[in-house]
Amino acid sequence: MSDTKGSSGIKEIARALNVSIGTVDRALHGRAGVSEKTKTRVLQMAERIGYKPNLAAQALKLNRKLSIAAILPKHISHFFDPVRAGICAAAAATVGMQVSLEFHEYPRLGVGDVDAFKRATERHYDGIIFLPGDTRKFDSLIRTLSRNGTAMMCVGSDAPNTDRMGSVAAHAYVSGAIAAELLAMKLPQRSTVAVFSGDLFTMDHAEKLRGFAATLAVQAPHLMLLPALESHEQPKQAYQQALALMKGKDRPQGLYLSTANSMPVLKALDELSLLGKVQIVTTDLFQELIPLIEFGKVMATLYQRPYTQGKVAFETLMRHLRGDDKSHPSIRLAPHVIFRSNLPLFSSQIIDTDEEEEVETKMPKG
Amino acid sequence: MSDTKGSSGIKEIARALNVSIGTVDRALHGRAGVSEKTKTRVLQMAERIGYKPNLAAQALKLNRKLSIAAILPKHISHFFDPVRAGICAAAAATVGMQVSLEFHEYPRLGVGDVDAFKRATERHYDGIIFLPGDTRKFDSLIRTLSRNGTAMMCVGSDAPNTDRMGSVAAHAYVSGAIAAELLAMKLPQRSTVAVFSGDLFTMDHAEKLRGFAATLAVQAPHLMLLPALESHEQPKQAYQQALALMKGKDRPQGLYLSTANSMPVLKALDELSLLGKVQIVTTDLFQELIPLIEFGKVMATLYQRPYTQGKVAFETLMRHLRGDDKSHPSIRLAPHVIFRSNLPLFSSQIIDTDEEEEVETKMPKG
DNA sequence: TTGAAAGCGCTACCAA
DNA sequence: TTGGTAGCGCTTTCAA
Repeated sequence: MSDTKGSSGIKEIARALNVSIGTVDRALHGRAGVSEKTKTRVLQMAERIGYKPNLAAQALKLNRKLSIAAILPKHISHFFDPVRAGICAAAAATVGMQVSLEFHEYPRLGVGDVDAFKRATERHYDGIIFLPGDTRKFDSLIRTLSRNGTAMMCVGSDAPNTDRMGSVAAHAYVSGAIAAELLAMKLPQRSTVAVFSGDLFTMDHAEKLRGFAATLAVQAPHLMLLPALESHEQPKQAYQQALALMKGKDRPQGLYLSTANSMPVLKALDELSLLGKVQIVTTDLFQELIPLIEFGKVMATLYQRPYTQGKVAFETLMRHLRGDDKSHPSIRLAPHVIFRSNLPLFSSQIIDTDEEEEVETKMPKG
Repeated sequence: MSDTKGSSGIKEIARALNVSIGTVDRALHGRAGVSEKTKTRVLQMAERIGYKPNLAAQALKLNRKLSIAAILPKHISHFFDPVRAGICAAAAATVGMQVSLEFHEYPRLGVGDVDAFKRATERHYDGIIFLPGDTRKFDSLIRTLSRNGTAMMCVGSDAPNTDRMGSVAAHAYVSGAIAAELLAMKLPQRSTVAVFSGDLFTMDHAEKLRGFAATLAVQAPHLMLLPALESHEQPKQAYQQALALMKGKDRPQGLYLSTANSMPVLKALDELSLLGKVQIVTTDLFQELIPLIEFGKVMATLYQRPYTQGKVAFETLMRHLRGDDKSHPSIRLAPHVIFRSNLPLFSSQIIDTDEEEEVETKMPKG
């Protein structure tokens, strides 16, 4: 038994001390215009009666307005749609702040992204949630908007060494490490493995490769890693690379597909009748992947929890704009490892993005 | 670009329609005393100008008070402490509701639990968060308190077929299923496996066993399951059972320790020099388990996310008491599968339970 | 240094 | 069926 979060209130304190509520307010907030003596008296009394400010009243009075934008690609909708949904959900749950939320879309990373940012600059948003792509292009954009007074919140990847407000992403290094450990489980013999990546200039992708390689070296030295293949999110290119790789002389027995662009690779393997013979760990979860996991063609996928990413990104941004948190947090979610056995917990959410973190089900009848 | 959550307000609508704000309020809330005609006019206008109620003002006016209690065992603190922390965190984040939160503790399931409930009955809480143990004892307690007007929220397990308000727990069936799939990965040959359980009259424990057995049957028919061992959370008993089992003639090559009471079993295996030779999947995460995972003695543990359970339980209870949700939700969290490679993401939180869901780190230098 | 009072947007009550 | 208004707990401004 402990912790009684009492009610009381500012005027409770005022009455007990025979001062006005104005004085109490000034004392509590360390504002000017209170004698040191009354201030301590107020603070003590507040402590004593367990004063907790009424956040609703505070919010009502302060009545702040915030304009937020989310600038995200249309492409890879199985990832960014839930991100958007998470942002929406968090925005809807906001209390005591009038938030105007606008979504901007551009076709894909590298196509229309700069334009979208240009447009956003003119609108002078209080905060922007966005996916940082290639450092060489984005870093200056971020700086410009930050200078402009906009809090820049990264989601899905990070842009360190900029003045972005913060970032939320799946822990990329650990994702790579898990992939390595999983492949090692299924490949106890001396074998060769390969990584399909997107663009090693994107922070997130480079980190995954690092985690993968580092973990192989320590936990599975019997596995040899081939040079990483960059497909730049081009399906065609990934497909060609996969065909070439699997037809080549040192065909890997294990694959880590570290981006969402995994279907072309899986298609190539299917055509070569290699699905099920090669151990595969993928990234994200989408409709086409479900049967492959169900039938054991893909041993596991690393789910980056896009809904939660969006939700947390928005919440963190709000906390920052409310002034509660002046730090620049790098939040890294633990990816979920999805196997055949826990797939049902996640696959239902692909249709119904409403809940993500929690799954609501009837228990299977025993 | 879409979705502009505008500001406006109730009097905006009133002015536009030349009616009083009282009328608008009645129309918006479907209260009696408005003609059908004005009602539709108001609703349309609200839609048109994108009316969003100011939740702070609403909360301030309504000014509801709620008293909540959490009645949880002291034992298995590595699980229930984070549950309590999650409850606290959710309570602290509450806006627009004066919540008084009280914690009650009893030694362990079966010891002092009934007394704790008795005491709680007298206090007439609006809601109680608790761990449902043995059905035969708890069901009537739950019913009594529910009749009494208290919303009964289960955490950690469930009590179906009662009028509990809802439940939050890790998905037990899926936990068992994952354990089976993991063991099958490491045991490709014909082998024997065993499950250590707590009490099969506890819903959660029975479900884990069901999931495990069902998954073995379908995905790994080459693994033979020995009869489940119930240790009733008694360390001594678990230790003895483990010794007997591992010295017996059909010694299993794989173990699923489905409760927090896993250390005695691991100790027994250690003494028999079997650690590392037998594949083991455990449950929960605590200090002593960390090195065992790090050194590969335990292949994986299924983390039931106690902090999130507490947080979600409280949030769900609040939503119910606010009247937003009249359903009786059974929320099942996806357990996290923790291997050596993603252990660091979780082990840091054992000391610092502040954040659980999100991990905040500096990226490892590349 | 302090007190008094207006008013944030909403709900609820009373009067018309 | 409607309009008017008090007041939720707090911040802030103006006056003392």
